[in-house]
Amino acid sequence: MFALLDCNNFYVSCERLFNPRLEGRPVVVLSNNDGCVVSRSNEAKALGIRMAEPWFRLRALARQHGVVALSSNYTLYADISARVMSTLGRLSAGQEIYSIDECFLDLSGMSAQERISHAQELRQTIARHVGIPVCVGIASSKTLAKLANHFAKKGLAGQDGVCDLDAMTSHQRHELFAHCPVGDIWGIGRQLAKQLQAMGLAHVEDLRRADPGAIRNTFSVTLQRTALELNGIACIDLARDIAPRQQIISSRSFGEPVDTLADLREAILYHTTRAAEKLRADGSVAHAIGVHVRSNPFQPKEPQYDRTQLVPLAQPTSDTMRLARAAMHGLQQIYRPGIRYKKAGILLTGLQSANHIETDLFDQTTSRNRQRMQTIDAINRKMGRDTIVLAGSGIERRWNMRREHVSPDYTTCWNNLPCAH
DNA sequence: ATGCTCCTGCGAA
DNA sequence: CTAACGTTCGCAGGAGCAT
Repeated sequence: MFALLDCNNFYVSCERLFNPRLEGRPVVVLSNNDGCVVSRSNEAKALGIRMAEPWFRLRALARQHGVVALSSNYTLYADISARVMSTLGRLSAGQEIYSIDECFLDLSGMSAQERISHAQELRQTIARHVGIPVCVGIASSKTLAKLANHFAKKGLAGQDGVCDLDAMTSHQRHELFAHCPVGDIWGIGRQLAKQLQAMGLAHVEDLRRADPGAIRNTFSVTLQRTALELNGIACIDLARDIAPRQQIISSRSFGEPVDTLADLREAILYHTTRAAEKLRADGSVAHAIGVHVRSNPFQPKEPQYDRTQLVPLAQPTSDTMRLARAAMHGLQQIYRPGIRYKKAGILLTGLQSANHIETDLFDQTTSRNRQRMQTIDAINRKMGRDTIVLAGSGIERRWNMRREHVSPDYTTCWNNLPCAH
Protein backbone atom coordinates (compact mmCIF):
# COMPACT_ATOMS: atom_id res chain seq x y z
CA MET A 1 0.00 0.00 0.00
CA PHE A 2 1.37 3.38 -1.08
CA ALA A 3 0.79 6.96 -0.01
CA LEU A 4 1.74 9.90 -2.18
CA LEU A 5 2.14 13.09 -0.21
CA ASP A 6 2.34 16.32 -2.20
CA CYS A 7 2.74 19.88 -0.90
CA ASN A 8 0.04 22.34 -1.95
CA ASN A 9 1.19 25.17 -4.26
CA PHE A 10 4.65 24.47 -2.86
CA TYR A 11 6.74 27.50 -3.93
CA VAL A 12 3.94 29.94 -3.09
CA SER A 13 3.44 28.22 0.28
CA CYS A 14 7.19 28.62 1.00
CA GLU A 15 7.05 32.34 0.21
CA ARG A 16 3.99 32.77 2.41
CA LEU A 17 5.77 31.28 5.43
CA PHE A 18 7.89 34.41 5.71
CA ASN A 19 5.59 37.00 4.21
CA PRO A 20 2.10 36.86 5.75
CA ARG A 21 0.94 39.73 3.55
CA LEU A 22 0.79 37.20 0.71
CA GLU A 23 -2.00 35.37 2.53
CA GLY A 24 -5.40 35.60 0.84
CA ARG A 25 -3.96 37.29 -2.25
CA PRO A 26 -3.32 35.95 -5.75
CA VAL A 27 0.39 35.02 -5.81
CA VAL A 28 2.52 33.37 -8.49
CA VAL A 29 6.16 32.24 -8.51
CA LEU A 30 8.02 32.54 -11.80
CA SER A 31 10.54 30.18 -13.36
CA ASN A 32 14.19 31.15 -13.83
CA ASN A 33 14.70 34.35 -15.82
CA ASP A 34 11.24 35.44 -14.61
CA GLY A 35 9.90 33.49 -17.60
CA CYS A 36 6.82 31.40 -16.85
CA VAL A 37 4.42 30.77 -13.97
CA VAL A 38 5.49 27.62 -12.09
CA SER A 39 3.48 27.92 -8.88
CA ARG A 40 0.10 29.54 -8.19
CA SER A 41 -1.90 30.27 -5.08
CA ASN A 42 -5.55 29.19 -5.10
CA GLU A 43 -6.52 32.84 -5.66
CA ALA A 44 -4.29 32.96 -8.74
CA LYS A 45 -5.79 29.72 -10.06
CA ALA A 46 -9.26 31.21 -9.54
CA LEU A 47 -8.28 34.10 -11.84
CA GLY A 48 -7.68 31.55 -14.60
CA ILE A 49 -3.90 31.88 -14.56
CA ARG A 50 -2.59 28.67 -16.08
CA MET A 51 0.52 26.66 -15.31
CA ALA A 52 3.56 27.50 -17.48
CA GLU A 53 1.95 30.72 -18.75
CA PRO A 54 4.63 33.22 -19.85
CA TRP A 55 4.66 36.09 -17.37
CA PHE A 56 4.82 38.90 -19.94
CA ARG A 57 1.45 37.78 -21.29
CA LEU A 58 -0.10 38.07 -17.82
CA ARG A 59 1.22 41.51 -16.93
CA ALA A 60 -1.99 43.39 -17.74
CA LEU A 61 -4.32 40.92 -16.00
CA ALA A 62 -1.97 40.78 -13.04
CA ARG A 63 -1.92 44.55 -12.56
CA GLN A 64 -5.68 44.65 -12.81
CA HIS A 65 -6.19 42.06 -10.05
CA GLY A 66 -3.22 42.87 -7.85
CA VAL A 67 -1.38 39.63 -8.51
CA VAL A 68 1.97 39.39 -6.71
CA ALA A 69 4.70 37.81 -8.87
CA LEU A 70 7.89 36.51 -7.27
CA SER A 71 11.12 35.27 -8.84
CA SER A 72 11.92 31.70 -7.84
CA ASN A 73 14.24 31.21 -4.88
CA TYR A 74 15.39 27.60 -5.01
CA THR A 75 17.72 28.01 -2.05
CA LEU A 76 14.68 28.69 0.12
CA TYR A 77 12.50 25.96 -1.42
CA ALA A 78 15.21 23.31 -1.11
CA ASP A 79 15.64 24.09 2.59
CA ILE A 80 11.89 23.93 3.32
CA SER A 81 11.67 20.73 1.29
CA ALA A 82 14.43 19.14 3.40
CA ARG A 83 12.43 19.95 6.56
CA VAL A 84 9.24 18.42 5.15
CA MET A 85 11.06 15.29 3.97
CA SER A 86 12.99 14.66 7.17
CA THR A 87 9.83 15.12 9.25
CA LEU A 88 8.02 12.55 7.09
CA GLY A 89 11.00 10.22 7.11
CA ARG A 90 10.91 10.09 10.90
CA LEU A 91 7.20 9.16 10.89
CA SER A 92 7.32 6.52 8.17
CA ALA A 93 8.59 3.01 7.53
CA GLY A 94 9.60 3.51 3.91
CA GLN A 95 10.05 6.79 2.06
CA GLU A 96 10.93 7.61 -1.54
CA ILE A 97 11.61 11.30 -2.12
CA TYR A 98 10.22 11.76 -5.61
CA SER A 99 10.63 15.50 -6.17
CA ILE A 100 11.18 18.74 -4.31
CA ASP A 101 7.58 18.75 -3.04
CA GLU A 102 6.39 15.16 -2.98
CA CYS A 103 7.27 11.71 -1.71
CA PHE A 104 5.90 8.18 -1.68
CA LEU A 105 5.46 6.42 1.66
CA ASP A 106 5.00 2.74 2.49
CA LEU A 107 1.69 2.17 4.29
CA SER A 108 1.65 -1.61 4.08
CA GLY A 109 0.08 -3.56 6.92
CA MET A 110 -2.37 -0.86 8.00
CA SER A 111 -6.14 -1.06 7.96
CA ALA A 112 -8.11 1.52 6.00
CA GLN A 113 -8.95 3.26 9.29
CA GLU A 114 -5.30 3.36 10.32
CA ARG A 115 -4.14 4.62 6.93
CA ILE A 116 -6.52 7.56 6.91
CA SER A 117 -5.84 8.63 10.48
CA HIS A 118 -2.08 8.26 9.88
CA ALA A 119 -2.36 10.48 6.81
CA GLN A 120 -4.25 13.09 8.81
CA GLU A 121 -1.57 12.96 11.47
CA LEU A 122 1.12 13.53 8.83
CA ARG A 123 -0.73 16.57 7.51
CA GLN A 124 -1.09 18.07 10.96
CA THR A 125 2.51 17.41 11.91
CA ILE A 126 3.85 19.03 8.72
CA ALA A 127 1.53 21.98 9.27
CA ARG A 128 2.73 22.42 12.88
CA HIS A 129 6.46 21.76 12.39
CA VAL A 130 7.06 23.31 8.97
CA GLY A 131 3.91 25.28 8.16
CA ILE A 132 3.29 23.82 4.71
CA PRO A 133 -0.16 22.49 3.67
CA VAL A 134 -0.13 19.05 2.02
CA CYS A 135 -2.48 16.47 0.50
CA VAL A 136 -2.22 12.68 0.69
CA GLY A 137 -3.34 10.06 -1.82
CA ILE A 138 -3.46 6.38 -0.84
CA ALA A 139 -3.84 3.26 -3.01
CA SER A 140 -2.35 -0.13 -3.85
CA SER A 141 -0.05 1.13 -6.65
CA LYS A 142 2.04 4.25 -7.10
CA THR A 143 0.06 5.34 -10.16
CA LEU A 144 -3.21 5.03 -8.23
CA ALA A 145 -1.73 6.83 -5.23
CA LYS A 146 -0.79 9.72 -7.53
CA LEU A 147 -4.31 9.73 -8.89
CA ALA A 148 -5.77 9.62 -5.37
CA ASN A 149 -3.65 12.64 -4.48
CA HIS A 150 -5.04 14.42 -7.51
CA PHE A 151 -8.58 13.75 -6.29
CA ALA A 152 -7.70 14.90 -2.80
CA LYS A 153 -6.31 18.17 -4.12
CA LYS A 154 -9.40 18.81 -6.21
CA GLY A 155 -11.62 18.03 -3.24
CA LEU A 156 -13.35 15.32 -5.27
CA ALA A 157 -12.86 12.55 -2.75
CA GLY A 158 -14.36 13.94 0.38
CA GLN A 159 -12.69 15.07 3.47
CA ASP A 160 -9.65 17.03 4.50
CA GLY A 161 -6.96 16.56 1.89
CA VAL A 162 -6.80 12.76 2.12
CA CYS A 163 -8.08 10.26 -0.46
CA ASP A 164 -7.75 6.52 0.03
CA LEU A 165 -8.97 4.73 -3.10
CA ASP A 166 -8.86 1.37 -1.33
CA ALA A 167 -11.19 2.58 1.39
CA MET A 168 -13.87 3.42 -1.16
CA THR A 169 -16.53 1.25 -2.79
CA SER A 170 -15.92 0.14 -6.37
CA HIS A 171 -18.91 2.23 -7.36
CA GLN A 172 -17.37 5.38 -5.90
CA ARG A 173 -14.06 4.63 -7.64
CA HIS A 174 -15.84 4.03 -10.91
CA GLU A 175 -17.54 7.42 -10.67
CA LEU A 176 -14.19 9.19 -10.19
CA PHE A 177 -12.42 7.21 -12.94
CA ALA A 178 -15.23 7.66 -15.45
CA HIS A 179 -15.00 11.44 -15.34
CA CYS A 180 -11.22 11.87 -15.00
CA PRO A 181 -9.37 12.51 -18.29
CA VAL A 182 -6.42 10.18 -19.09
CA GLY A 183 -4.12 13.20 -19.22
CA ASP A 184 -4.37 13.44 -15.41
CA ILE A 185 -2.66 10.04 -15.03
CA TRP A 186 1.01 9.89 -13.98
CA GLY A 187 3.06 9.14 -17.09
CA ILE A 188 0.50 10.35 -19.61
CA GLY A 189 1.37 13.75 -21.04
CA ARG A 190 0.02 15.84 -23.87
CA GLN A 191 1.11 13.59 -26.75
CA LEU A 192 -0.10 10.29 -25.30
CA ALA A 193 -3.36 11.84 -24.11
CA LYS A 194 -4.09 13.02 -27.64
CA GLN A 195 -3.40 9.58 -29.15
CA LEU A 196 -5.43 7.76 -26.51
CA GLN A 197 -8.37 10.09 -26.97
CA ALA A 198 -8.32 9.47 -30.72
CA MET A 199 -8.65 5.75 -29.94
CA GLY A 200 -11.66 6.36 -27.72
CA LEU A 201 -9.73 5.94 -24.48
CA ALA A 202 -10.53 9.37 -23.09
CA HIS A 203 -10.97 8.65 -19.39
CA VAL A 204 -9.15 6.72 -16.67
CA GLU A 205 -11.83 4.05 -16.64
CA ASP A 206 -11.34 3.40 -20.39
CA LEU A 207 -7.62 2.80 -20.01
CA ARG A 208 -8.13 0.71 -16.89
CA ARG A 209 -10.40 -1.67 -18.80
CA ALA A 210 -8.26 -1.79 -21.95
CA ASP A 211 -6.35 -4.96 -22.85
CA PRO A 212 -2.80 -4.56 -21.49
CA GLY A 213 -1.34 -6.66 -24.31
CA ALA A 214 -2.91 -4.40 -26.93
CA ILE A 215 -1.60 -1.34 -25.08
CA ARG A 216 1.90 -2.86 -25.13
CA ASN A 217 1.68 -3.44 -28.88
CA THR A 218 0.31 -0.09 -29.95
CA PHE A 219 2.25 2.00 -27.42
CA SER A 220 4.97 0.81 -25.04
CA VAL A 221 5.78 -1.27 -21.99
CA THR A 222 5.59 1.90 -19.92
CA LEU A 223 1.96 2.51 -20.80
CA GLN A 224 1.19 -1.18 -20.29
CA ARG A 225 2.57 -0.88 -16.77
CA THR A 226 0.42 2.21 -16.24
CA ALA A 227 -2.69 0.29 -17.32
CA LEU A 228 -1.84 -2.56 -14.94
CA GLU A 229 -1.19 -0.14 -12.10
CA LEU A 230 -4.61 1.43 -12.67
CA ASN A 231 -6.01 -2.03 -11.85
CA GLY A 232 -4.20 -2.07 -8.55
CA ILE A 233 -1.40 -4.33 -9.79
CA ALA A 234 1.76 -2.70 -8.47
CA CYS A 235 4.49 -2.76 -11.15
CA ILE A 236 6.62 0.09 -9.81
CA ASP A 237 8.33 -0.48 -6.48
CA LEU A 238 9.10 2.09 -3.84
CA ALA A 239 12.68 3.16 -4.60
CA ARG A 240 14.30 2.71 -1.21
CA ASP A 241 17.89 3.48 -2.13
CA ILE A 242 18.81 6.50 -4.19
CA ALA A 243 20.47 5.33 -7.39
CA PRO A 244 23.45 7.47 -8.41
CA ARG A 245 22.70 10.02 -11.12
CA GLN A 246 23.52 9.06 -14.71
CA GLN A 247 23.91 12.58 -16.04
CA ILE A 248 24.29 16.14 -14.82
CA ILE A 249 22.98 19.15 -16.71
CA SER A 250 23.74 22.81 -16.07
CA SER A 251 22.11 25.23 -18.45
CA ARG A 252 20.30 28.54 -18.33
CA SER A 253 18.65 31.11 -20.55
CA PHE A 254 20.34 34.50 -20.84
CA GLY A 255 18.73 37.65 -19.50
CA GLU A 256 19.56 39.23 -22.89
CA PRO A 257 20.56 37.51 -26.14
CA VAL A 258 24.30 37.02 -26.61
CA ASP A 259 26.19 36.83 -29.91
CA THR A 260 29.92 36.83 -29.16
CA LEU A 261 32.10 33.78 -28.66
CA ALA A 262 33.62 35.51 -25.62
CA ASP A 263 30.26 35.67 -23.80
CA LEU A 264 29.41 32.08 -24.68
CA ARG A 265 32.83 30.98 -23.40
CA GLU A 266 32.12 32.65 -20.06
CA ALA A 267 28.70 31.04 -19.75
CA ILE A 268 29.96 27.57 -20.73
CA LEU A 269 32.84 27.82 -18.24
CA TYR A 270 30.41 28.91 -15.54
CA HIS A 271 28.16 25.92 -16.18
CA THR A 272 31.12 23.54 -16.39
CA THR A 273 32.22 24.75 -12.95
CA ARG A 274 28.72 24.27 -11.45
CA ALA A 275 28.27 20.80 -12.98
CA ALA A 276 31.76 19.65 -11.96
CA GLU A 277 31.00 20.67 -8.36
CA LYS A 278 27.89 18.49 -8.41
CA LEU A 279 29.86 15.68 -10.02
CA ARG A 280 32.49 15.70 -7.25
CA ALA A 281 29.79 16.00 -4.59
CA ASP A 282 28.33 12.76 -6.00
CA GLY A 283 31.78 11.13 -5.92
CA SER A 284 31.51 10.47 -9.66
CA VAL A 285 33.53 11.02 -12.83
CA ALA A 286 32.28 11.73 -16.36
CA HIS A 287 33.19 10.00 -19.61
CA ALA A 288 32.02 12.86 -21.84
CA ILE A 289 30.89 16.47 -21.77
CA GLY A 290 28.30 17.89 -24.14
CA VAL A 291 28.18 21.59 -25.02
CA HIS A 292 24.80 23.04 -25.94
CA VAL A 293 23.87 26.43 -27.42
CA ARG A 294 20.65 27.61 -28.98
CA SER A 295 18.86 30.68 -30.30
CA ASN A 296 15.42 31.80 -29.16
CA PRO A 297 12.76 29.48 -30.63
CA PHE A 298 10.10 32.03 -29.73
CA GLN A 299 11.58 34.46 -32.29
CA PRO A 300 10.87 32.44 -35.44
CA LYS A 301 11.81 35.37 -37.71
CA GLU A 302 15.39 35.31 -36.44
CA PRO A 303 17.82 32.67 -37.76
CA GLN A 304 17.38 29.53 -35.65
CA TYR A 305 20.23 27.42 -34.37
CA ASP A 306 20.32 24.57 -31.85
CA ARG A 307 23.33 22.30 -31.48
CA THR A 308 25.02 20.15 -28.91
CA GLN A 309 28.52 18.83 -29.38
CA LEU A 310 29.57 15.79 -27.39
CA VAL A 311 33.25 15.70 -26.47
CA PRO A 312 34.57 12.36 -25.18
CA LEU A 313 37.17 12.52 -22.43
CA ALA A 314 40.35 10.50 -22.88
CA GLN A 315 40.11 9.43 -19.26
CA PRO A 316 36.98 9.89 -17.15
CA THR A 317 37.42 12.84 -14.81
CA SER A 318 35.78 15.26 -12.38
CA ASP A 319 38.51 17.86 -12.74
CA THR A 320 37.08 21.28 -13.60
CA MET A 321 40.12 22.33 -15.67
CA ARG A 322 40.05 19.18 -17.80
CA LEU A 323 36.30 19.41 -18.30
CA ALA A 324 36.66 23.10 -19.15
CA ARG A 325 39.30 22.41 -21.81
CA ALA A 326 37.06 19.81 -23.43
CA ALA A 327 34.05 22.14 -23.25
CA MET A 328 35.97 24.99 -24.92
CA HIS A 329 36.94 22.59 -27.68
CA GLY A 330 33.31 21.58 -28.20
CA LEU A 331 32.09 25.17 -28.18
CA GLN A 332 34.71 26.13 -30.79
CA GLN A 333 33.23 23.49 -33.10
CA ILE A 334 29.61 24.62 -32.91
CA TYR A 335 29.94 28.40 -32.52
CA ARG A 336 28.54 30.26 -35.49
CA PRO A 337 28.67 34.06 -35.76
CA GLY A 338 25.55 36.01 -36.63
CA ILE A 339 23.26 34.08 -34.24
CA ARG A 340 21.49 35.67 -31.30
CA TYR A 341 22.00 32.99 -28.66
CA LYS A 342 19.41 32.75 -25.88
CA LYS A 343 20.59 29.71 -23.95
CA ALA A 344 23.78 27.77 -23.29
CA GLY A 345 24.73 24.88 -21.08
CA ILE A 346 26.64 21.69 -20.64
CA LEU A 347 25.85 18.06 -19.98
CA LEU A 348 28.04 15.51 -18.19
CA THR A 349 27.32 11.90 -19.19
CA GLY A 350 28.65 8.43 -18.77
CA LEU A 351 28.88 9.01 -15.02
CA GLN A 352 30.66 6.42 -12.91
CA SER A 353 31.76 6.15 -9.34
CA ALA A 354 35.23 7.70 -8.99
CA ASN A 355 36.26 4.66 -6.94
CA HIS A 356 35.75 2.22 -9.76
CA ILE A 357 37.77 3.80 -12.54
CA GLU A 358 41.09 2.43 -13.66
CA THR A 359 43.91 4.80 -12.95
CA ASP A 360 46.50 5.52 -15.59
CA LEU A 361 49.84 4.18 -14.38
CA PHE A 362 51.77 6.88 -16.23
CA ASP A 363 49.64 9.82 -15.17
CA GLN A 364 51.12 11.55 -12.11
CA THR A 365 49.03 14.70 -12.46
CA THR A 366 45.68 13.10 -11.61
CA SER A 367 46.11 12.84 -7.86
CA ARG A 368 47.55 16.37 -7.64
CA ASN A 369 44.58 17.65 -9.65
CA ARG A 370 42.18 15.82 -7.37
CA GLN A 371 43.74 17.40 -4.30
CA ARG A 372 43.58 20.80 -5.93
CA MET A 373 39.85 20.43 -6.69
CA GLN A 374 39.17 19.22 -3.14
CA THR A 375 40.91 22.28 -1.75
CA ILE A 376 38.98 24.64 -4.00
CA ASP A 377 35.68 22.94 -3.09
CA ALA A 378 36.48 23.26 0.61
CA ILE A 379 37.30 26.96 0.31
CA ASN A 380 34.17 27.70 -1.72
CA ARG A 381 32.01 25.78 0.73
CA LYS A 382 33.41 27.75 3.62
CA MET A 383 33.78 31.21 2.12
CA GLY A 384 30.99 31.25 -0.47
CA ARG A 385 30.36 29.79 -3.87
CA ASP A 386 32.39 32.17 -6.03
CA THR A 387 35.42 32.70 -3.78
CA ILE A 388 37.68 30.82 -6.20
CA VAL A 389 36.47 30.74 -9.82
CA LEU A 390 37.91 30.10 -13.24
CA ALA A 391 39.27 33.39 -14.59
CA GLY A 392 37.42 32.74 -17.83
CA SER A 393 33.99 32.44 -16.27
CA GLY A 394 33.49 36.19 -16.21
CA ILE A 395 33.02 38.96 -13.68
CA GLU A 396 30.40 41.20 -15.20
CA ARG A 397 28.33 38.33 -16.62
CA ARG A 398 26.08 40.38 -18.84
CA TRP A 399 24.39 37.10 -19.74
CA ASN A 400 23.09 36.51 -16.19
CA MET A 401 19.41 35.70 -15.82
CA ARG A 402 16.74 38.16 -14.85
CA ARG A 403 15.54 37.90 -11.27
CA GLU A 404 13.63 41.05 -10.51
CA HIS A 405 11.37 40.00 -7.66
CA VAL A 406 13.46 37.63 -5.60
CA SER A 407 12.74 37.08 -1.90
CA PRO A 408 15.48 36.82 0.76
CA ASP A 409 17.09 33.45 1.61
CA TYR A 410 15.28 33.55 4.95
CA THR A 411 16.52 30.24 6.29
CA THR A 412 20.03 29.83 4.88
CA CYS A 413 21.71 33.26 4.86
CA TRP A 414 22.11 35.54 7.91
CA ASN A 415 22.73 38.59 5.76
CA ASN A 416 19.40 38.11 4.04
CA LEU A 417 17.33 38.36 7.21
CA PRO A 418 15.21 41.53 7.11
CA CYS A 419 16.51 42.59 10.55
CA ALA A 420 20.12 42.56 9.28
CA HIS A 421 19.49 45.81 7.38
C1' DA B 1 19.54 -11.90 -36.15
C1' DT B 2 21.64 -9.56 -32.33
C1' DG B 3 23.69 -6.17 -29.58
C1' DC B 4 25.97 -1.95 -28.97
C1' DT B 5 26.10 3.46 -28.88
C1' DC B 6 24.17 7.74 -29.98
C1' DC B 7 20.38 10.64 -30.50
C1' DT B 8 15.62 12.26 -30.12
C1' DG B 9 11.18 12.56 -28.10
C1' DC B 10 8.32 12.28 -24.16
C1' DG B 11 7.07 12.89 -19.47
C1' DA B 12 7.67 14.57 -14.80
C1' DA B 13 8.18 18.27 -11.27
C1' DC C 1 9.58 53.08 -23.22
C1' DT C 2 10.52 48.11 -25.35
C1' DA C 3 10.64 43.39 -25.28
C1' DA C 4 10.08 39.99 -22.66
C1' DC C 5 8.46 31.85 -23.04
C1' DG C 6 12.28 27.17 -17.36
C1' DT C 7 15.53 23.39 -15.83
C1' DT C 8 16.98 18.78 -14.89
C1' DC C 9 16.40 14.18 -14.83
C1' DG C 10 15.15 9.05 -16.61
C1' DC C 11 13.36 5.97 -20.00
C1' DA C 12 12.03 4.03 -24.56
C1' DG C 13 12.89 3.28 -29.06
C1' DG C 14 14.79 4.20 -33.67
C1' DA C 15 19.01 4.95 -36.51
C1' DG C 16 23.36 3.53 -37.56
C1' DC C 17 26.97 0.48 -37.06
C1' DA C 18 29.54 -3.87 -36.13
C1' DT C 19 29.52 -8.69 -35.50
